[in-house]
Amino acid sequence: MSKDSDPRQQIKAAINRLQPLPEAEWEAFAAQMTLKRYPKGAFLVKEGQVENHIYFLNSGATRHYFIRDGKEFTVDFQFAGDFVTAYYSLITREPSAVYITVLEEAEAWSIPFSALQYFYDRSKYSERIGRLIAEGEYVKRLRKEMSLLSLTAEERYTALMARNPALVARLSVKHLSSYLGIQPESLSRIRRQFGKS
Amino acid sequence: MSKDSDPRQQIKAAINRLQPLPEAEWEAFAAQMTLKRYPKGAFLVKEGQVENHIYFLNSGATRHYFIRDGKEFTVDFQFAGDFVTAYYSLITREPSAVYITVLEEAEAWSIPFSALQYFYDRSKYSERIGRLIAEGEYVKRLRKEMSLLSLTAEERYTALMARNPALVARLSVKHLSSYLGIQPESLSRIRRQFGKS
DNA sequence: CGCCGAGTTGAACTGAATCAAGAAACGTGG
DNA sequence: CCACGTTTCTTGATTCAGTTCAACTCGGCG
Repeated sequence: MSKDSDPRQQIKAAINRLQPLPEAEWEAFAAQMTLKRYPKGAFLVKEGQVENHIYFLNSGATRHYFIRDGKEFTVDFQFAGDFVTAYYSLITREPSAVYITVLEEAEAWSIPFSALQYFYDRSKYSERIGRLIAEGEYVKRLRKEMSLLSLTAEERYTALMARNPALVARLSVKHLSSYLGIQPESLSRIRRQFGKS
Repeated sequence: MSKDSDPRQQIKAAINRLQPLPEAEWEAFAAQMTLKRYPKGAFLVKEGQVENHIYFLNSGATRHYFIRDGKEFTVDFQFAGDFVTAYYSLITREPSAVYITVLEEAEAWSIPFSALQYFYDRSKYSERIGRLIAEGEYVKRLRKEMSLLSLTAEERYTALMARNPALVARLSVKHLSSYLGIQPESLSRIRRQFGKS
């Protein structure tokens, strides 16, 4: 197997970007990972389950959402190179309020929570990686909160377009609108104004 | 000085609740803290500044807010026993988008970012404390995001009343409404319905 | 006292939701 | 590979939650 096609290469690079790991530690960690395939429509977590894994996406896409009064609200999307987990549940050990579902067939490393705890307890580097991931997640949530607090529907859409046009291009109106806190009809109207780019 | 009136007691307890520190490490950390007083109306950070401190409130209250189009939007409030910092700026080292202002005269420990880095690099325990704080901040942001995404103004108010009535009682209509993403007039009307409790 | 910011109330307005219906895209099985 | 059913997207008409604008009250503080 050539080095380039090693499926571990991608997650190793992602981790080293946060905090380089000594080779032995990386190997010990890698031994705990399992490579899995999830078809479109599969669930990584469902509401009510306690999250016991963290995933790393080699390919594909996933969506975090929750249901209130029968309606879906999307929290976030993940793509190749992202870590994926019902973070709230993983941290608090409470049942998850969110579903994680596969939007595009995904290849992902699955790492059990118990392995995470094991490395947190033994490795300063792991602890730092955990901190950096948590900080990154915080930043994403704060950005979105500020957007929801202070912007109109149209402004939220145009801000997302400016920040991440690839995201907008890749997702359906339905999913995008539920992420922005807008009804699909309204998003459709907003897009019309801009020559739907 | 009796043990109870030692102003370090409160922050020590808060830290030990997250992760007990060996005594020597605690003392080294405590040596980096400075006790300060901030009058009502003072700013801990202003928009545009890079955050270089983390604070711990012994008493008083602070408010995080940002300004968009001349209007204030409140992100969160902190009270005695809370850590306070422009976390986004502290993490990213970018200029802060938020102001932190003192709502009620505050006594706070001020800890420089450089000390934080120093301990992060040397102590596994510090790294864990940092992780746990980041995780806690994430949880708060996610909760608020979900509330803004899926609830009406009235529902957001009643949910906050249910979760944290003390908060609602302590704050002005003006600040509370800017936290909930509602105009003060609308919050006033909402409260009237419930016999303003 | 008298001002001034905060809170309340009313009336009119509006951004976005809802309801409804048709068009386009999708995927599944024959 | 096409036909059919299902879901998604768009568009229009209507409604409504919440904003905006404006006036008045209240309580604290100089």
